Amino acid sequence: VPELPEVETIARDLNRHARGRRIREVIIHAPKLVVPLTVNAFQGGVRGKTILGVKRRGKFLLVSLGVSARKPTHILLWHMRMTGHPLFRDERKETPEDRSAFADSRNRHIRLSFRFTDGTRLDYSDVRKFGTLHLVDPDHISTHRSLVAMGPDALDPSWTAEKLHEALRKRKKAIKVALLDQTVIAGIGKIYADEILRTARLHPLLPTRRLTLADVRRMFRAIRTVLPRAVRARGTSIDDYRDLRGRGGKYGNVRRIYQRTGMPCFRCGATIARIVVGGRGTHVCPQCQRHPRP
DNA sequence: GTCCTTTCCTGACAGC
DNA sequence: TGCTGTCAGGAAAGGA
Repeated sequence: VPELPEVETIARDLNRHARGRRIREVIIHAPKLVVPLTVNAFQGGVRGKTILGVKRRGKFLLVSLGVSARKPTHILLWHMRMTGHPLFRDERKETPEDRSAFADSRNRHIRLSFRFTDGTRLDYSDVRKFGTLHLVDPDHISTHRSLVAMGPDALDPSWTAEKLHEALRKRKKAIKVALLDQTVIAGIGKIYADEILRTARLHPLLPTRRLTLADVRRMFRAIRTVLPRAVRARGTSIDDYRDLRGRGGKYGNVRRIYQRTGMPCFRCGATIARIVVGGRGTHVCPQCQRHPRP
């Protein structure tokens, strides 16, 4: 699941490997990925364009496309949802290790492929085909439906614990549901929500309005600890996520609670439980994450 | 406006 | 063995 650390890793790697390359053609095997555009309209929009640069907002990739290096003509607004990840391939330079990584089952569901003029390509693997690729006019990108309601990025330097406290005070939802709500905070998904709440010692079912400013400050610090650490580890690959070369990130090796059901808590030794919060599987230490009192 | 439910899709897995 | 049914979930859409 590409969350902030995974999308950040992809954006950085794309700037290194794909920036400056010109798209000769895009091959689309799953037409629904580019809805509302038709396959022809999408192909016409990207054909001949050069990748000028890649940014991240929340879990979205923003790929600037243009004919000259100056002003983009289109922004490719790309969301990978559950199982999507791009793979950069240069078959002339691939080692046997590279080829074995690309042969991994997680990397073999190619739904779309950007072919560059120099013979390299960017494949997009997405088992469940939930991903979306929208072509947006650069002048309208900030008012695009997917971005206009988006809350502050979880790593936005101007965002503070006090602002988060204010946003949470008026809501009634469980804190884990709020962490996953991209209009409250952008970039967090199920893996890092569980890791953050464990680090902050908060129970996922706590209603947000019951959090004190001290609770929110602790959670804010956890966000600013866990996410950068996961960026440095190049993400988590317990599920489908792989990097541009088809390889896994290392945060799964140092995670504290996600997918550790039945195993002992690293802090208190109690058995990690799995509960359901807002319809999503959730990992919690019943002893050291404070349980909401009725 | 917030909150809740449904939809999309495939692979993994349980049960018979 | 081979079939059938269930489950997982990010975000958007539609309804309360």
